[in-house]
Amino acid sequence: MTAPESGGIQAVDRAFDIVEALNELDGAGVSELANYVGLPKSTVHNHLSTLERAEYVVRENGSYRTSLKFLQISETARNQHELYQVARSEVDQLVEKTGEISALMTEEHGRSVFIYRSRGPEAARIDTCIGDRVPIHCTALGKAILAFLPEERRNEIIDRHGLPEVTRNTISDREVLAEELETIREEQIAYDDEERLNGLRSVAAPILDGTDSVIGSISVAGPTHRMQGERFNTELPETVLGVANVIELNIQHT
Amino acid sequence: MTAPESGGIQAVDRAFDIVEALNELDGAGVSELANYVGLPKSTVHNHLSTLERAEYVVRENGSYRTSLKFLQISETARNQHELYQVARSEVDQLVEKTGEISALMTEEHGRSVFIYRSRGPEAARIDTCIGDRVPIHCTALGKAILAFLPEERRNEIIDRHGLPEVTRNTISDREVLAEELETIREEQIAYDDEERLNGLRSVAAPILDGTDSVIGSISVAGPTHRMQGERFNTELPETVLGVANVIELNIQHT
DNA sequence: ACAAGGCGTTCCACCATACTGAACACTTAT
DNA sequence: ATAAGTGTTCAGTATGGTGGAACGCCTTGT
Repeated sequence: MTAPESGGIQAVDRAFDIVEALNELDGAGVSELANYVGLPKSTVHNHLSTLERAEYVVRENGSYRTSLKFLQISETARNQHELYQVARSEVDQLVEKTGEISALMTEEHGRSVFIYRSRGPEAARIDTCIGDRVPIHCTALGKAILAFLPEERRNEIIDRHGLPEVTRNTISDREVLAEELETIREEQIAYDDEERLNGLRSVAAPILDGTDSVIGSISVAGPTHRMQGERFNTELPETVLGVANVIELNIQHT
Repeated sequence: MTAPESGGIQAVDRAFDIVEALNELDGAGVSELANYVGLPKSTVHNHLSTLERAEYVVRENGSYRTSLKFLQISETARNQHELYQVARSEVDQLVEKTGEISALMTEEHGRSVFIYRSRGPEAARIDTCIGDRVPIHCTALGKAILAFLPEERRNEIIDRHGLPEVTRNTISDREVLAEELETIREEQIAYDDEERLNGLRSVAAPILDGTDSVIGSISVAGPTHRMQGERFNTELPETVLGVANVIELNIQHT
């Protein structure tokens, strides 16, 4: 549904629109798709044939689906992030230490992207999945990144995406956010108090590379009733910060 | 590098060629890419701009990379496979029971695709990754699938991809393969005796749906010295077969 | 059984548009 | 300073993507 924004190569834009539509519809036939993306059947058919020949799409019993070739692409794309390679096992350890959810995040095109996630058997079951893209201002992970981005880039992102109110606690005021980012820079720790999901609190720390620019962030998240007092304000922040530092060290001599 | 096969929409084929090239080069600049795919700089630039606008490509410090949007696509694509949803936890359990590597495979465009993989702390460290596509005749997982495909489709696949000799043990004779597939059908178990990787043996079972058509396979793999005698010929096959049956049952009432 | 509507597919003519090559800034190396 | 590399822009041309209509097939309803 990113249709209206044009300006590039039409055929390519349309191809990706079709891929996305296929995913949103959980697989579909030509007519259904054509109707969904608002293009003539023949055009859609032409695209599907091309995508199938290139093995990015599979047809099974009369219905088209996106293929697992995307899995291949995404795995190599993910492995190109040094952050993923280094921090993955640290996230797992964080889960063992805390029993909660831990996640790794990076920023792309002004939005937060979950690059890896792990959770203990007793941890909360939240909806977020790897690869999901969420507004950057409403998570601890996002704010940790935002705080350490160069100012111009930070403004650019906020201008482009705004500060939509996701829950009642979401910070949607620019001034308030600026202040909070200031404290995050001081403490190297960001909090999320049900700002994206009701009932979910989290603690995150930024991860900086050798040149002091943010390349991502790491967090621990859990249900509000377990995230309180000493644990929420002192213990978890210290643990997360420690792990973040370990990751930073590992990254610098690689 | 799938360039020569044409016949579809040129712009789309080229866009995906560029995406694949970006992955193979671990990120690249316009000129390097143009040279690699054999197209004029301006054309490549045009494609990259389009892909970046659509957020499938990211540029950072003068170099282009494939973005994690592919992660988003592939995650939903993978979740559309009922096999993945159901069998994932069974693979994990198989790892706990055996301490070896366990994997889940499906077939796409005549090749084997690893859909999920897990391994114990003491298990062999092999190169195969999720999303990888390998010839279908040289793994236990692939043969388990191949054996239960309709005959016409089986021939079609062999005609298209041949039977390349990957290791000294790979079955590259059509007759021999046909016989082995016959026994696989009888026993519901397939073996791989260093047919894809030297030193690696594995045992796999097909997974059939309600209508008796294969939708994938599941395996246990380990270093040859640990995969021998009773364990290799009786214990592991029984375990794998048991798990496969559990998965089949779970799939049928979903 | 036959019609009616659904589907995916094929065809072809037209004109939008993707491609190209050259010229343009710009940074980095010599 | 010069040169060689980079990414970017531009405009003309012919390529080839587009989309309407027609086709054949299978399913549905009566």
